[in-house]
Amino acid sequence: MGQKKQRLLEAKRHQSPPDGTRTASPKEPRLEPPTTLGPQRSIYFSSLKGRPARLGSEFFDQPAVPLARAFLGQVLVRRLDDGTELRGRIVETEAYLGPEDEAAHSRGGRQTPRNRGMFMKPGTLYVYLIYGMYFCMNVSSQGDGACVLLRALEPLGGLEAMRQLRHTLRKGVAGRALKDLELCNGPSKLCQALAIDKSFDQRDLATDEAVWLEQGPLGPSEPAVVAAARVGVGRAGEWALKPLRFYVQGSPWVSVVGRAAERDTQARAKASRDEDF
DNA sequence: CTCTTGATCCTCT
DNA sequence: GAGGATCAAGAGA
Repeated sequence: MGQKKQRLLEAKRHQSPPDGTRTASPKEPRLEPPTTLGPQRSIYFSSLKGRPARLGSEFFDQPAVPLARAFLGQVLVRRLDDGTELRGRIVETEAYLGPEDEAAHSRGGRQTPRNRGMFMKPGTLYVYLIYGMYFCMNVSSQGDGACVLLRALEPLGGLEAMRQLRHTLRKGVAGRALKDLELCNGPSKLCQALAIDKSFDQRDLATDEAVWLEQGPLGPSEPAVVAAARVGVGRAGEWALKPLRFYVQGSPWVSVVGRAAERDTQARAKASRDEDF
C-alpha cells in the first residue's frame, strides 16, 4: 500500500464525514460570521442552533505551545468578498516563543514595523512576505513576541475556489490542476488558497469579518499529535531542534512528516502504555 | 522517494 | 547589500 493511502486510512477516524456542504455556494452567502462566544460560555462547546461557535479572544490567550496544539482540529474559515466561504481544518502548526527563541522574528526582543503583530494582543494576525513571493500567516499568542504559524489545512469547503486561487496566484507555472492534497499543505500554500495576504496583517482573528476560527467537530477522542522540529529554521542553533512543530499524526494533509519525531512519539507512547501495567 | 535549483522582493543590517 | 518560518519542477536513484 502506498504511504499516502496508508496515511489516509490512519487519519480517517479524525476526519469530518463527507457531506453535501463541502463547497459553499457563492449565491447563498452567510449573512454574517458566527457570533463570538461570551466569556461565560465554555470555548469547548459549540453554540446551540447547530451553527458552529466562533472562537473568541479567550481561546487565543494562552502561551504559544498550548495554543499551537489547541489549533489542531479547529476550522479556519475565510469569507471572500463574493460571499464564498473557504474552510479548512488545521492539521499542522508551529510555535514561536518570543525573544528567547532564536528562530523567531522577535528573537532578542526585535520589534520592527513588520513584526508588530507578534507583540499585539493574542489573536492578532501576523502576515509577512517571504522569499519575495509568498505569505505566511501567524497568530499572536500569550507572551510578548510569541505566536503560532499555521502550516497546513485539510480543505473542507470551497475547494474549487481554493484551486483557482492557487492556480492564478502561482507564478510562472503551467496550468496543471492541483490535487486536493496540494491545496493547503504548506504555510504559503494555505495563504494562497485562502487569499490571505499582507492586508490581513495585524487583523484580529477573534473579530474580523473575513476570517475566523470555528470549533472543530468534537471527535470521540483527541487526535494523536506529533511534536517535531520546525521547518526552515536551520540556522537557529539549538532552537532549530526543539520540537515546536505540531501536527495530527497520520494526516495526509500535513506538509512535512517528521519520521524521527514519529518514532520518538511512538516509543514514548509505548513506554507510557507499559507503565500502566 | 531525495536532492538541487531558480524564482523574486521586502525587510533589516 | 544579503538573506529569508517557501514552492514547484526536474533529475536521478
